[in-house]
Amino acid sequence: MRQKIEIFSLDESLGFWLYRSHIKVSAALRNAFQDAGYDLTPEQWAVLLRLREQEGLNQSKLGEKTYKDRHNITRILKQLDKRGYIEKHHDEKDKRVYRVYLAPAGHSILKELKPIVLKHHDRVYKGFSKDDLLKIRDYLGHIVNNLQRS
Amino acid sequence: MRQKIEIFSLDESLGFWLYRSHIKVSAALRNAFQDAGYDLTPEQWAVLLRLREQEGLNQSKLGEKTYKDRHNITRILKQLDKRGYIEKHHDEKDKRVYRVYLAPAGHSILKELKPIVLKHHDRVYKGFSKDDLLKIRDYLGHIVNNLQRS
DNA sequence: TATATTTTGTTGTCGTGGCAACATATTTAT
DNA sequence: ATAAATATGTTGCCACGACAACAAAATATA
Repeated sequence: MRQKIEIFSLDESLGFWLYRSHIKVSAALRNAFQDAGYDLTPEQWAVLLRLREQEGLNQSKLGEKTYKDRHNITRILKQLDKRGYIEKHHDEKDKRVYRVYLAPAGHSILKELKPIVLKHHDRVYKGFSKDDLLKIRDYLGHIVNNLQRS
Repeated sequence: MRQKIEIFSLDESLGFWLYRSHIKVSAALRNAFQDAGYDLTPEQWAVLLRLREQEGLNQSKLGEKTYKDRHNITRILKQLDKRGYIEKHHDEKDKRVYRVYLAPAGHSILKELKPIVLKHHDRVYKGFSKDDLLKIRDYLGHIVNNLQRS
């Protein structure tokens, strides 16, 4: 029988380590962008990456696929639109819906930032084998799964 | 020689999984507090836990130990103060400094929320052995270490 | 001792996450 | 066909992370 795990200190808490590592990684990416002269947040970057994989999504779907609620995706798209990286087109059939596409500048910045992101990954992944990375993703996926609302 | 790891998709990116899992775990704890009728954020909880370990810290130290900057710790303490969970006392010798202590209500809520937090942990840690948890913390610690500014 | 520098904490702004309310448009039910 | 329910996107508020500017107090330096 599996023993019960009882943790009640901050430094032992997994949630706190997730907080720490997320904040660190996120800040490092933001700073890498800034050092290279780009004014882009990691969240905006994530949305651009998702759009690269699949353009023409509506905002809700795009939000789902980046794990952001409708409100947040609206605001992030507003930022990306202001910077000229995306385009929003009304759906012909459903007038509620916007279809989101990468603008030319969006394609450009994806290319331009690629080496910066790869260098950032080199830094984050230092000392990890490919197998380690798979294991971590597996662990994190397990955690996410544990918290799915039934 | 270690092979180079090149990742350029969102779902393979470790940073994105850290984001997802952090958000999930954090939301689950917040909801657990709310469902139990407590209006407390995970960040406020973290500060209370830290204070339980060591009272009388000044705000800067407390910020360091919870990985929040001075501004954020000021605001979080403001919330905790408003709720009556902490007390700030001016340092006798150094009039710039506040020493932060748990108020009686702070001790109380730590006790009251303990079962809720443990239940939350049960949920998050489901399917993990103690050894798994140590490994994850080790991995996350490694990531944090990789990003220390030299 | 007088001035400059550093430290501590506050206030402000912006971007984002969580939540609620809302308008508009579509779909479903009657 | 009309009304009710649902879906999409927006605006509002609050809390928090990142960053800059600031005042007050302590420390270092001249």
